[in-house]
Amino acid sequence: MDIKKTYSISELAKEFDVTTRSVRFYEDQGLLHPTRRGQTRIFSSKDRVRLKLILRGKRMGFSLAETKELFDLWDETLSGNEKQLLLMLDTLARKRAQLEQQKNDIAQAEMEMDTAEARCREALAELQKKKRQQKKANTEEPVEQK
Amino acid sequence: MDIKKTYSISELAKEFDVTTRSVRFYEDQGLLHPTRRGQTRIFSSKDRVRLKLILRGKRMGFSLAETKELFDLWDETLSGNEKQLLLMLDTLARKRAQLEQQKNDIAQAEMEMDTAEARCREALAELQKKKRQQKKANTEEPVEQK
DNA sequence: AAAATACTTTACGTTTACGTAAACTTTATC
DNA sequence: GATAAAGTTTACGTAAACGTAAAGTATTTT
Repeated sequence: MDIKKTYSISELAKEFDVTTRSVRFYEDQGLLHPTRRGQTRIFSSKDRVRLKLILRGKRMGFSLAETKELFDLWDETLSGNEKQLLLMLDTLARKRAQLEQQKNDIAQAEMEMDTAEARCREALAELQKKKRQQKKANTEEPVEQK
Repeated sequence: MDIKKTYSISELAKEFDVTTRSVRFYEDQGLLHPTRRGQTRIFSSKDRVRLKLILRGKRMGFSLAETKELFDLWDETLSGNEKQLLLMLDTLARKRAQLEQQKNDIAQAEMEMDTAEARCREALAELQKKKRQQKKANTEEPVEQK
């Protein structure tokens, strides 16, 4: 149950912060299927959902082609023949494996960022200490003025 | 403490399942810094680690340019001036936010894959049921032979 | 009705991340 | 010492994902 039934190209572009060029490109590549009123594109809430999925896919490092494959596969799956259903299950399994890999990668990256941050903070603390010592030295033995 | 001290280009390529072309490209882009013996590249274990990081970055959707920025930043950070250290901390924070977004994306995707899989299995179960009914009908009322 | 705004198609340009081929040198093997 | 194997540079080619400009149409606002 979405708020609205149809959207213009600029509405969608604004909402998801992409250019209209991109939206048209996604249609061109067969990822979106707006209807037309005259020449003008009219996007359904299904298109809106798909755009959201496209962008999430991109953030996850999926190509448009990969995302399109999933869309097409899902559409065919809905038609309901057994072979398609099994193929879909298989694809889902492979995607899950991919996500597992990504989660591992992220976990690794986070750990390394932890140690990197720790080193930074240590180095900063060292610098601060030196600064304080410098200051102290200055007060104890004032600098000569010219 | 790595196993070996130096590596040839093909050793690295084989280990990480990339082409030598890619490795040379990464060097060209300033991501790797092998030394030379004559013309031949000699990669250190530091290069090896970096190659691993490059590839993980790719899986996580990072461009080579982004990864190079991090490498360069880290190298400068080691030199230890305060501004660099603070810049590094800032960058780390931004990367963390990025990883959070990715984790959310992955979690969402997993949920949707759960429901997609459930639907598939339901549809399959439906098909199986129909098949069984068909079979039963066949045994109760045998098919006419010509 | 004139002007501004939103939308359209067509088409060439750009960046990224390599692939691929050619022509050459160095090192290892028989 | 011939030949195969591994490495090198140079350079053109390519797919993906748009950017950008041109030139036209449709709609809305003043």
